[in-house]
Amino acid sequence: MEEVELPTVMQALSDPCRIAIVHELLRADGRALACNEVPLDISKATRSHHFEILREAGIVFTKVEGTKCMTSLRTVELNKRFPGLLRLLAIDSEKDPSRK
Amino acid sequence: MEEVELPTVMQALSDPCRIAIVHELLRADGRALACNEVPLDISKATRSHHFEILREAGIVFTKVEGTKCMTSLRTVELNKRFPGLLRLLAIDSEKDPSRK
DNA sequence: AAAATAATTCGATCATTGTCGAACAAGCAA
DNA sequence: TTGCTTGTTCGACAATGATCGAATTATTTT
Repeated sequence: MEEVELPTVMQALSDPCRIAIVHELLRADGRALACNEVPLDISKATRSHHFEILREAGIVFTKVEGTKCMTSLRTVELNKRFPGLLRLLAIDSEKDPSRK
Repeated sequence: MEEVELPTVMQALSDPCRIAIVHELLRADGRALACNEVPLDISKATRSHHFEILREAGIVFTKVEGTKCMTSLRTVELNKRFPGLLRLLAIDSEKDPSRK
């Protein structure tokens, strides 16, 4: 499953909304989040789209629980396939002026 | 000059051609390369475009020497602003099946 | 059964991006 | 000066991508 290419991952992380999602997941520290737990000023449809992109890039995985879609970071796989990437995102997260 | 945002850098690195350029610069190990020293199956115009994107993202810088444009990686600045990014690209470079 | 919740799917629209050929500019070589 | 090399700039075009509202599915709650 982890034959995702670097351009795909970079592409997935080139959108501010998706970066924000990843930042939120980093802050959640392993805990899975439902889609609408991530504060974003976009419609449901667009939100769903962004999560799909992240899923296809192997950055997150999603487990359906009832009516919710619990999403978390694929930390282990990412660290193996792209070592340093999560740390890079975490550093950026600390600088993110929109975080609470 | 280094107030480049992460999405910009990610966007710049989301194209296979541009990844190839960076790989070539990594292989050059600090030595600056002219645009057409990087083997790519694209036109001059497109090539020029890709170098511009990399420049605007703060990933490379270019020094005009005669008729040539010598380009090299902004190693120091990148390591400071996005630590781990170059290593990530270097790891990917080793896996690149198109490298000689 | 009916309503509310959570998310996906479907078209549609509009902006961005990668690509090219042709024209142009600037330096170097004959 | 005349050309050659190296890049950039300029439309143009096709493909991709972000966005939305509305309709749909599936699950839980009332």
